[in-house]
Order: sequence, then structure tokens, then C-alpha cells
Amino acid sequence: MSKELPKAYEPQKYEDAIYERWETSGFFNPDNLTGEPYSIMMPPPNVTGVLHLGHAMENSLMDTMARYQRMNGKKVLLLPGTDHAAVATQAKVEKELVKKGIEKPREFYGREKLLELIREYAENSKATILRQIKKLGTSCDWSRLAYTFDEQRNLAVKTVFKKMYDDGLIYHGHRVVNWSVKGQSTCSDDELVHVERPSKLYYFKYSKDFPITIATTRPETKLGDTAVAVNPHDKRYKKYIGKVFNIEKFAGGPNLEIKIIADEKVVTEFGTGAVGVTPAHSMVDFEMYLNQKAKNDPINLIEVIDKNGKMTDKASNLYQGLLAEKAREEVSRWLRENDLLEKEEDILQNVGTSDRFGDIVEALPMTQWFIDVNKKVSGKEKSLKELMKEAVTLGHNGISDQKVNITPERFEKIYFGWIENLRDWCISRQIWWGHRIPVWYKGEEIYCGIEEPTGEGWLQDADTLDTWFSSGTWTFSTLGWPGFARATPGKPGSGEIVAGKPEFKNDLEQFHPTSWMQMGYEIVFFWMARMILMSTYALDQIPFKDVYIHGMLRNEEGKKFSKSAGNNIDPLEVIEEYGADALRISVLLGISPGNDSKFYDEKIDSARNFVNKLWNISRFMLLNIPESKIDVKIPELETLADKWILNRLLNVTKQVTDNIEKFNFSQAGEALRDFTWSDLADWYLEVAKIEGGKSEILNYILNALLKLWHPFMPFVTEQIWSEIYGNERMLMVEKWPMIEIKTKIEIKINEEFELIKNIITGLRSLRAENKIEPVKKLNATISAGENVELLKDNVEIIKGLARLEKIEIKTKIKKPETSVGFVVSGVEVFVDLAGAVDAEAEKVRLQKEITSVEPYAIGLEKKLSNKEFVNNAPVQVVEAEKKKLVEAKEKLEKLKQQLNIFY
RNA sequence: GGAUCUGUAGCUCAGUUGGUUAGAGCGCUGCAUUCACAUUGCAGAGGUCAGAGGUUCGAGCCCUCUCAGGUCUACCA
Repeated sequence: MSKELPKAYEPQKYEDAIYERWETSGFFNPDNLTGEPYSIMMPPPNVTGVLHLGHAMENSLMDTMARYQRMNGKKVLLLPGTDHAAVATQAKVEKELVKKGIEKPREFYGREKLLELIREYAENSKATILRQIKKLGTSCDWSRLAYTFDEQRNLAVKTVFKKMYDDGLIYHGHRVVNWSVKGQSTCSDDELVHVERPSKLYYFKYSKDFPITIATTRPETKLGDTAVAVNPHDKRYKKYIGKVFNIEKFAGGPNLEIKIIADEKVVTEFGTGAVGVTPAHSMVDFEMYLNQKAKNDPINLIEVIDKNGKMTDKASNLYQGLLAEKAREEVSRWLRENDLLEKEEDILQNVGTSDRFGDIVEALPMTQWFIDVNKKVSGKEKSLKELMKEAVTLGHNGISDQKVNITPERFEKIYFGWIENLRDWCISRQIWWGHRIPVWYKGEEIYCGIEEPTGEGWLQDADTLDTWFSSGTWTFSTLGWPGFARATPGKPGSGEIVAGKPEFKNDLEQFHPTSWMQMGYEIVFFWMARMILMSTYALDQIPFKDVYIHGMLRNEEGKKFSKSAGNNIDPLEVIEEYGADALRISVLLGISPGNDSKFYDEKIDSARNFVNKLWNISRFMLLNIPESKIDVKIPELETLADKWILNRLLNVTKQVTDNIEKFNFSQAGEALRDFTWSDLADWYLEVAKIEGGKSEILNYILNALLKLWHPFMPFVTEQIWSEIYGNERMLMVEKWPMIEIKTKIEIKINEEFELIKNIITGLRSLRAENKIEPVKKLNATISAGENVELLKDNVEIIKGLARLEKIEIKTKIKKPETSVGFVVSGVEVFVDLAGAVDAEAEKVRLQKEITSVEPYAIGLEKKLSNKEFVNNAPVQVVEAEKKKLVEAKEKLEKLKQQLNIFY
């Protein structure tokens, strides 16, 4: 059955229907597949808005992998989902409400009503996102769709929380935390964005008789100072250590009691070598406070800034109620006026801002929930920190196949560095959109549990959990945990055996640890680290075996795409104009793992062109295949070109396979594109027009080609497939081409075909240089040496592709007088131009070529006469160089002979 | 301050353990249109591989330093 395709590929006409066919086929659901389980969890996009190009890239990566694995006979689960994104979503909705004129949405609506509004927004956004994912062609199992904020995930979150609580890893503690005044909530260290800004460093003394000068960027916090820390080895200050100084009415305000303490971390060389310690408003100072407490030499903690960023009554009524920044001016002014300010210095300072609310974060002491990362996990003798490290080094519990492999490798180091500096993780947030902390209070009593406690008078903790707490459970909460994971001691994740179906395994058993995970480098700490923490702790398993870290897409100027910058690109618009396949290869090709890449018009243009090229290649091939067959073996190979293209096909199959296995999607696609466009379209199909009778081999190649391209460009390949073979079998579940290289690839075939190609290219080039019209047929003679038979066998190709009338091939021919010529691999080609030879031009051309070959030959000669090279280099290399020299010399000699004719 | 990435043709980038006269796409120049494809084909120009040292028979690739740009990170008060 031969079918003629339309002239151009119009993606809009086919894509939706194809997606529907895939979906209804059931093959997106692994339950309908057999083979070894292979699982990928989709990083759930935030329901804060719509997908952007970065998501298009992620979907392309995941889907390419999923389709490749499926075609390789794996039971593939690509599980889709969305993320409620706690702070991010609430911040977003509140921002829009503020824009509408509701200044304080939380006060205005109250908890229930505001939650309803956020929920509505989230559901809307979710629907859009899911539609976009389908448009991109992602082959995910919609029957397992998950949401980080649905009941199933809530159960998983509560279960982990309780386990950690019972193990004493989660504690309620009074510590200094990051506080966003604008968002009225805490945030974790990772949620800070450091911004560099100009600032002033003030050098001052607390009072005239205070012996040490202190430097600070925040004079207003000094109203809450309770100590000065110096290095214990600092000779200048040693004598003061342990002394207490009383300062009356510091800056006209409160009385201070300053104890001089010693701390190794104080750098003698920096500033004055002495640090004013404000335990309440600095993470570092708070740690000193804890240290002093532990040493039984306590210092006080005085809060002078409140949750609204204003000075408290402890700062005295002179400052109370002022915003911190205002108080800073006032304090420094007072110090200046009272001659206590010694110096002001302009410096650049890094301040932490809230990633969601944008304001500068205050350090405040508060009672919050924390995860202790240093405490030993019961029954493990390892802390969470150590678990996180072990999973990436030795493998979880020292088991090597429970090791997380990170690609590219360099992110391992970055990950370890982060672990080193990790502090206890503050997990409670004062926003409403999120998983409520499963803790209830009644007077002094505290209850932590999955269900609300029975009895009167219990009040649930008002706070919610950091969104990454729930995201951390993603790889297993999506697979039914804890439902199917009633733990059998020693065998985590073991489920129930269903009677009569002894082979039954639940999702968790089949698909966890997941096989492969991809994510952007910007969430390695947020997410990858937390998944490893949660999974190793709660399941005793790593979350995934391989994780691939990709870079960010930027625009032509290298800027981030963002809504606020106004350069956002909607993937749906790109798909509408160019098609999903074009979008997919434009974000997949031309990138390198872990590095940022640019997206711009020319890229998507050429991607679209290529999709169309493939369509037309198929179109042409089909015109030459009277009867398409679906399962074909390698046909008889008659001509050199046949052998060559098949060798190239097998070769590129291997390259594509190897590169996908190594997550080099870009290289895989590029190799395939080069094969398709150059080898196949530009050479072999042109040869096929001349040689004819290629039905079977074209059938075979087209079949393989569509399969190889399918993971990258699923729509166009599936469409072509169905145009050829009807709708009975789907390309999506066809077998990936086998690499059946029976005999080893014959280098000779390649070399021989290269010679033919070079002769043709040389003839075309000669024609162009001599400005001979393309239609004019030429006569050529070839002095072929030992290649006579080869060239005679392929004479029709040469004649056809180089547009020759007559060709004469002999072992040795002298250059005819009225001809021009060139030399390639020992073969001399002459073209008779009769009177049309431009002797001067020909002389110049020959001379030019001689001057390029001569130094090359001399270089080779030198190299080969170097004994050290000959002795040290591998034999193959030396042999190759010798061969090159022989050829170069031969070529040089022939060129010189040709040139001599003119004299 | 520490870490890390990047620097290859006008532009965007490949270049896998060191071994052809360093490649591709876009752009540019010239030519071609009843041919599967102008969303095309053919031919061509264009590079001291950021710079300087070093290791090696041999370096775009390994080592050291310098310069430029980016990113992450930190308790410079």
C-alpha cells in the first residue's frame, strides 16, 4: 500500500487527534505494558500560573526518555502532577487581591474564605497546566495524576511528620528564624535570595569609657546587644574577656549590660576584631548565645524588633514603634552627636530577601517547628545529614545499587557543600495555603497524630508546612505510600500479595526507587536534597537511581524568561505556530547537560524546517515503496551506496542509543539529524533516484528512521507511521531498532563511498569555480589508479550527480590539454572544457592547492622522522600518519604535473 | 572570601578517556526553480580554539597563572 503524503507537514492538523489516540490506547498506563518497570516522576509544576519554556524543556526531556524506554520494552510509568506551592501560590493570590484594592487580604477575608479563593485560583491554573502538558505530547499516565495538596499526599505528609516527631527529629523550639515582614511568615535559609546593595559600616563605642570599638551595619539592633565577642587569642582584648560593662542609656535609650565573651569564629583582622552580639536578631549571634548557655556562662537575649519590623518597648520609648530603618538613622545620629561614632565606611553588603515577598528578611527569635538534621535517627546511628550524604557516596546503608548518581557529576560537590552548611530546617510557616501541622494543643498537652484527637478542647496548630516538606515525599507519596507500604520488618515497601495473583506487586514495589529524575539546578537543594532526606528516612530507600540536572533556558540576550520582565514565551503559542515537535527539538538540541542555553527565533525556525524535511523525506521514500511492510529484515544490499547507507544507519542507531543511555539527548538528536539530512536526504536518496529499485531498503530505512525519531518528535513520526501502516499498530509501542551488526562495520565501504562523494563534490565545485551553467553537461576523464573497478561500478552515480555527459575511466591517463582537474585520494579527475578553460584561473587554483598541501606534507614528514613520535605513539597512529604522507605526496606530485602543463 | 561554569567562525553552539589540515546550524557570497521538500538544493568565504607559561613524541582537550563574563554560596560583624 503506497500512499502519497501532503506536500507540507501541518502539525496543527494532526497533533490533538494523535494525542487522543495515544491516550485512549492505554499505553500511557504501565498496567497495560509488560517488561521491567521504569519510572519517572514529573517534577510537579507550581499552580501559580501557566507553564513556561523551561517546562517545555523538562517535558521534552522526560517524554523522550519515557518513549525511548517504552520502545525498549520497559513497563514505563511517567507520573504527572502539580504542586500547590504553598507560599508561592498564596503570595501570588494575595498580590492580585492587593492590586484589586484589598490591602490586607488575610484580615479582610479570614482563613476559610481566603483559602477558598486560593483554591479556586489553583484549580484554574492546574487545569491550564494539564492541558499544556498534553499539548507538548508528554506520554504520562493520567490515571495516576497526583497533586501535592490532595488527600493522599496529605496522609503521606502527616505520616512522615508523625514518624519524625515520634523519633524526636521534629521539635518545637525557640530559635532565631528568617522572618518576612511583608509575608508575615518564616522562611528557610534556602528561600533567601541574597541581594548585594550599598551599605554603611559604622564604627562606634557604646559609651565614652567602653574600651572596645565595634563595627556594625545595623546600629538599631545594638539596642539589643548583650555581649561583645572577641577572638580568645586576640592580645588586645584578652584582658577584658569575662568582664561585664554597664552602659547607661545607650543612644539615649535603654541601659545595656555587655559581657565580653570569647569566640573562635571572630576574625581578628576584620573591622575592629570585636563583634557586638545581638542574640535576638542575628543567626550567628544566636548561636553564640546558645554556646554561652552551654558553657554555663549565659548572656541575655533582648528582642528589640517585632514581627512588623518595628522597634519594641525594650528599645526604650525613645525608639519604640519606629521602623528599623528609621531607628537606624536615629541611633547613628545620636552616636554622631554624642561623639561616639568614630568612622563611617561605605561598603557593599549582601542582604537576604524573601524569594516570594521580596522584602529584606529580619532575624527574629520565635517558637517554630524544626527538623533536627544532626540528631541520630533512631535505629540508624546516622543523622539525616549523614543519610543525605551516604545516598550519594557509598549508597544508602552502604548498598551500592542504592546509590543516587548525579549527572553532571559536578553537582555532587555542590550538594555536599550544601550539606556541610546545613542548619536545622525550619518547617513551619504562618501562611494558610499548605499542609496544616498535625499537632493539637490542650492547655499544656500536645498531641501529634494522623487524625484529630478525640475529646473536647483540642486546638490544632495554626501553622502550615514548608512546601518542600510535601515535595520531599513526591517519589513515594505518588505511589500510594503509606497505604501500600505497611512495613514488613526488614523489607520496606512490601505490599499485600493478592490471592490468586502471586505476581502482584503494588506501585511502590514496582516503581520505587524511581529510575530517573530530571530537574533544574536551581532546585537541587530545595528538592533533590529533601527527596533524598525523606525517602531514605521514611522508606529506607533512595528516591531515584539517576538524577539529571539541566540548565535554564534564556532568551537571546542571555536573560531569564519571566513574566515580570515581559519576555515570557507561552509554549502553547509556539506550538500553535510551529508544532510541538519543533518546540521539543528546539529545546533539546544544541544544549549541554547542566548548562544554560538560549532560545530564539532562528532555533525554532530551523526546528520546524527539519520536521518538514523529515515529512518530505518520508513522502519521497513512500513514492518509491510500492508496498510498505511493517516488520522488515535487512534486505539484500546490491550497490556500494546501499551498503554504505546501511552501515551509516546502524552506526547512527548505536550513537543515538548510547547517547540517550548517557542522558546526552542533544548529541543523540544531533547525530540523528545529521544522518537524516546529510547522509540520507542529500546523498542516498539522490543516489536512489539514479540507481532505482530501492523499495525494500527504503522501506527498511524509513521504518527504522521513524522509530529513532519517535522519542524526540512523537507527533510527526506517529502521523507518518499511521499514514503508511494505518491505525492498527502504534509507533509509540513499536520496538526500538536493534543494532544488528552482523559483520563488523566495513571501514572500506565508508572509504569507497567517500571517494565517490569527493569526486562528485570536486566536479560540482570545479563547475562552480569555472562558472559553468548547471544545465550544461560535461565530459570527464578519470585517472583512477587501483580504483578503476570501483569507479566503473558507480559511474552512473557520478554522471548523474555531477551532470556529466561522458566519462572515461582508466588506470592512468595524462591530463588532456584543454581540461582542468583535481586530485582526490590518488584519483585524478579531468574535465574537458574545450575552449572555455580560463588558464590563469586554473593556474591560480592549482597553485593555491599546492601551497596548502605542501606544508601539510612537510609537517607529516617531520613528524614521522621524529624517532620519539615513532617510538611512543601507538602503532595505529603512526600507520595512519604514514598513509597520510603517502597520499599527500602523491597528490602534490600530481598537482605539480597538472600545473606544469601550463608552462 | 570560597566554590563553580563559560570563553572555539559575524551569531548560537558541538568537539566523549590528548592522536586527520578543528566541525555543525544560522547569517553572509555566488549559482540553481516544472525534480519529495524554497520550510529546498549545490558551491564558497570565514577560526593564532581568551592570553601567558608548563607537562607530552603530540594539547581546543591535562596542569599553573592572568584576563573577561555568568552562577551558586558564606557568620566579613
